Amino acid sequence: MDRRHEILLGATKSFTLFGYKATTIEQVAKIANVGKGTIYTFFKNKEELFQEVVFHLINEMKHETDRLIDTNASFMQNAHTALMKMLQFRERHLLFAKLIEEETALGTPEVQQMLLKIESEIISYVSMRIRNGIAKDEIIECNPEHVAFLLFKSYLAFIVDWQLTHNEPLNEQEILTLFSETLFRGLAKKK
Amino acid sequence: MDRRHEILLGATKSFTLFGYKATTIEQVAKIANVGKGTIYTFFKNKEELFQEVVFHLINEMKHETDRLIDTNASFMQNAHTALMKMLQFRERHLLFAKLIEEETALGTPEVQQMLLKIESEIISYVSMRIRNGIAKDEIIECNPEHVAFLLFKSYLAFIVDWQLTHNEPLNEQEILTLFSETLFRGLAKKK
DNA sequence: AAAATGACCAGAATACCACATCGGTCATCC
DNA sequence: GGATGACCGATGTGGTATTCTGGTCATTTT
Repeated sequence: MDRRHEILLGATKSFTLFGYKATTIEQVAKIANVGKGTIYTFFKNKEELFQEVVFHLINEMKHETDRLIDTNASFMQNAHTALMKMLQFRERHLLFAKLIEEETALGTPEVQQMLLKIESEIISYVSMRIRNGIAKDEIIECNPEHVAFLLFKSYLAFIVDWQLTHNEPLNEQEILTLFSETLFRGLAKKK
Repeated sequence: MDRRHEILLGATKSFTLFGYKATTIEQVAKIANVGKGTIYTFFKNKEELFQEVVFHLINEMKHETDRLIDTNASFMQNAHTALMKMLQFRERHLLFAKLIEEETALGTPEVQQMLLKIESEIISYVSMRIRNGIAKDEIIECNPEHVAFLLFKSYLAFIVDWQLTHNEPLNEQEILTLFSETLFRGLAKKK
């Protein structure tokens, strides 16, 4: 029974359920079935534990996406597939959703910082993909960082903000169609 | 000397400078050079005064845009012009900027509600313009509300969020180029 | 001996209460 | 009769007493 792993699992569960601030180390210890002190033999402090949890999730997402990208397929197809994957894994983003909620509701500084870090991770990943697309002459010349920022914020707008003003969340197909028909379509190089 | 107008002017100034909560009725009375009680002969309460101020600004923006729209020009040209106008008038949005700041910092319920109202006003205006474009066969078939939402949120992302992660704000030309080359380009019907 | 544990501590967060401030009214004044 | 500001009740603020929580470490367990 890997104690370190148990702790990570428990921490993920607790952060997802209660957010950063409301998660106590004692809580995590209880979920992971270890003593409080044990946590500190594997992680320097609460913040480091938090970082490990988040980066684990981000890496999972990146690898998942990498696995799906088909170098032979067109940029539009790949973008479509990747976006679909992200949408299907909304559940797994529950942690991120909780963090965004905590950020807007309480403004916890550690969470704020972490969200910026997550944003920058994702944007630089997407930028890289866009730069690839440009190099392969599949998408128009553009500023990759700007476009990545636009894509990221648009995605968030539909996943997070939409619910705030509309009672029904947009379903995956609608979001996918919208992105494909406007953003991806605008980016694709006309041949 | 139009007392009602003086009050509106003073209120606009104060809300822009201090936000909703930090603006006191006495403050507004002082700026407008009237007695406190006088405000209540023209406005039912603080919230109504706030609404009048905001709707006055929204209507100004709508008329400004209407004036610029050229029914003979293409959708892309009009979108470009309208966006440029909005960008040039960032200063006038100072009130909106202040409200967004107050919303994220304090979460004042009246402000939150008002921002939702502003959002819905703008989105329904943009939706209308998009529906026009579709009817005139200038832009692709799409869900006007979804696209309007996307445009609005993207605009805000670059005006408000960009500064949070990048020290230099994006200049107008860059935003304009980005929108034209991706979103507007994607929406335009290929002929 | 090495790893795990939970009682313990200091500092941060919360709850509470006395007090000040502000939105809104209304008797008075011009 | 419209404008005014002293006044009122309710809401918000600041300062303090108390609780809670992250992190340590002497003791226990394996």
